[in-house]
Amino acid sequence: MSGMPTVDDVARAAGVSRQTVSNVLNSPEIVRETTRERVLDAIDRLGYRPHASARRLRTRKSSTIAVRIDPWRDGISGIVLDRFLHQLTEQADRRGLRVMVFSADDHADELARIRRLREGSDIDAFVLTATTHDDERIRALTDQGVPFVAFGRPWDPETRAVPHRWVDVDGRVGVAAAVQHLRAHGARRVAWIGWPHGSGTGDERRAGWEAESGLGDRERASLSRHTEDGVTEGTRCAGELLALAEPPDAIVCASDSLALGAMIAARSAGLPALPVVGFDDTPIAAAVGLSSIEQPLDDVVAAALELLFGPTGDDVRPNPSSDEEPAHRLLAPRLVERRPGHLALDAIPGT
Amino acid sequence: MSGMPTVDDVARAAGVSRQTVSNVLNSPEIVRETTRERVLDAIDRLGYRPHASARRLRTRKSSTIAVRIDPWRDGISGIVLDRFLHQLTEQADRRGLRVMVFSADDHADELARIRRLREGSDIDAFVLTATTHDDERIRALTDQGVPFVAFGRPWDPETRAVPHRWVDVDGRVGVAAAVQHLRAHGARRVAWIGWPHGSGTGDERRAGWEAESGLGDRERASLSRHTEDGVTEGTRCAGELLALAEPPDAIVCASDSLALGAMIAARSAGLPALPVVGFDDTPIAAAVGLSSIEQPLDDVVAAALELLFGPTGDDVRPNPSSDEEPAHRLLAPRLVERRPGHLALDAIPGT
DNA sequence: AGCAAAGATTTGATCGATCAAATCAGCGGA
DNA sequence: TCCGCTGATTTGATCGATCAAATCTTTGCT
Repeated sequence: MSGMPTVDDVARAAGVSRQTVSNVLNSPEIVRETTRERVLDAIDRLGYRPHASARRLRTRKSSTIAVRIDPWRDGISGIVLDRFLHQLTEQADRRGLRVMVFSADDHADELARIRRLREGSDIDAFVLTATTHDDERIRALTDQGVPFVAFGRPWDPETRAVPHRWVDVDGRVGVAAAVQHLRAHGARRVAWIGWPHGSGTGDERRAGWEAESGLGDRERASLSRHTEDGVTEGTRCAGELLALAEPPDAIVCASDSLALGAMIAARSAGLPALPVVGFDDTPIAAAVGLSSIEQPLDDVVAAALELLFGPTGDDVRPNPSSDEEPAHRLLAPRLVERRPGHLALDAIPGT
Repeated sequence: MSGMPTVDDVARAAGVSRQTVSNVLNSPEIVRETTRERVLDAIDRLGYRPHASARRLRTRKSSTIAVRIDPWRDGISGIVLDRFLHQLTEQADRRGLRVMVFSADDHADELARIRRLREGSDIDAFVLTATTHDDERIRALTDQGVPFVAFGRPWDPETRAVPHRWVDVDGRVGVAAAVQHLRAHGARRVAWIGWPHGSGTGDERRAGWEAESGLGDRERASLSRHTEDGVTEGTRCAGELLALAEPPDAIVCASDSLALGAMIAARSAGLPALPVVGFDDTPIAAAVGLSSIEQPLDDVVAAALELLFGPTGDDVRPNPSSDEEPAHRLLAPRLVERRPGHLALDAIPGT
């Protein structure tokens, strides 16, 4: 007993057998009250902790989930994954799960690493993030029988045809709510600045604006812009919109980057009170007092873990088979309203 | 052989013994060339992967390092840790190490979790981030003999007295370089906006400004401001500075948040070309075209891993003992220069 | 009291790998 | 030709836990 104590040490100290010690830890209900106490006492007297690797070897499960850390992209939106990861570690911990992170260059690389981790029996399940159109990961993991849940819905019919678990945030509903809210407060011409067509997420968000804008085809065409993500781009598009003969009286954007840009443009155009709404509620939005649509990442993570492990516990459920109803969850985001002008710009001497 | 193949399966397929297979993987040099090839062939014909838990149980090492994910603080600067984590996963992977993440509420909680992970033999070493004054973690981990490396130097004499490994970025040198650069380009009155005294990091950065500002005591007092981190705060402080009778002709800040605020204030004051320098080179700085001081996180991580595991390999070295020279590394940051005015603000119609 | 069923505890085997020591093969020198 | 030596390979034991089945205890009922 030079190093850490083992079950045997505890057993000896408590005057029982290995297995009873094991039972106290894993199925306390089958051990007699008095015995259990005696064992528990010995456990913390000796400072015993089960050896994770030994347990995993026997039980063939690692109680560990892995998630990929995307290579850093220079958008503000990477913060969402960061918050997601943080939620994941917190909630996983509560279930007695561990979280491992890894990085990969692209989907193919990611799949290779997943196989390695999986084959070493290091990981029980994976969390995929940022699903794309024609996401080859879904099919590959399904074929290999690797349990996983995706954060992001399947965007194309082919992927949809592969039964799998996913959780996503309903961007359409979020944007629709924001537009409704703006219109209820008097806005009549709500503009849209979004991403180029073809990104599932972006198109969904735009659809929310389209549905609730209350505008005709022609007006919608004139009051919407599509561009790559970025502050500069937001400023440019908003500048164009505000220069129209009939300018918008509010702008909803597909991201906080765009919204920050739009906000800057509005100030420069002498319209500091123009309502601008972003997406993801990043720290920047909070810092400059920008309204934004917040993804309920706590609920997303809770749902993801529930789909993987059930309402409680740490036993992975196998991927849904083709004939069952695939399990998924679509969550509604929340509008975080902030006063435009909250930023003390106007208080600056000399303005 | 229902599930994954094991060493025995490979051995049988290659007509050798378990141990030889093991040797091919762990000490290839002692196996005869021809045998090795035969075994390697069998390995990938069967698709064999060593079972990580079994190996760990025997070797008593997990080849895994853990790092805490801080509870999300609403500053931009959390991004530094995010980038750090990303570098860590990439470089760890190259050494065959895995990275586990966990969250904790405070130092005490962190220590408790570290103990749990450590006792389960789940983790070989830890990476501490964001060291503070009187950081109790250093002593606790040292006393417990848990191998670790800190990202952040020891800030007080007491902690310095505990020999331990650390890596840090020399904020003083970074800021000094920025100030020098500004002065070389004609600035004569470089102001400072930093954090309240008492934070080690903040004081170091300020010291860099002090040393190179070329200003007298009185001027330094008038040209420096100290405040909590935040965009709004930066705007306020910069506004004050610019309203002085003798205003600064450049501003260096302790963070990008403050710098962004300062930049906004400068624009509002009609000085869009006023040089402003931030710290950490966050995506925001890139987005709005703000100069910033970048931490060489790749080097930081490389140094940290080297201190823990040596120039190569995955065998943890024990913490330095009291009589040896504690190993540490102080790295110089890099100034990322960007044109102020890069942001197309002035191109906005109606400005 | 007697006896079966349920409950509690123990024993032997096993998970998949590596370590330590034993065995075997090949080779040069006396 | 036989011995010793080095290098290559194999065998038996072990890491620390849980599983499955066996054994021992208690309970409940007639």
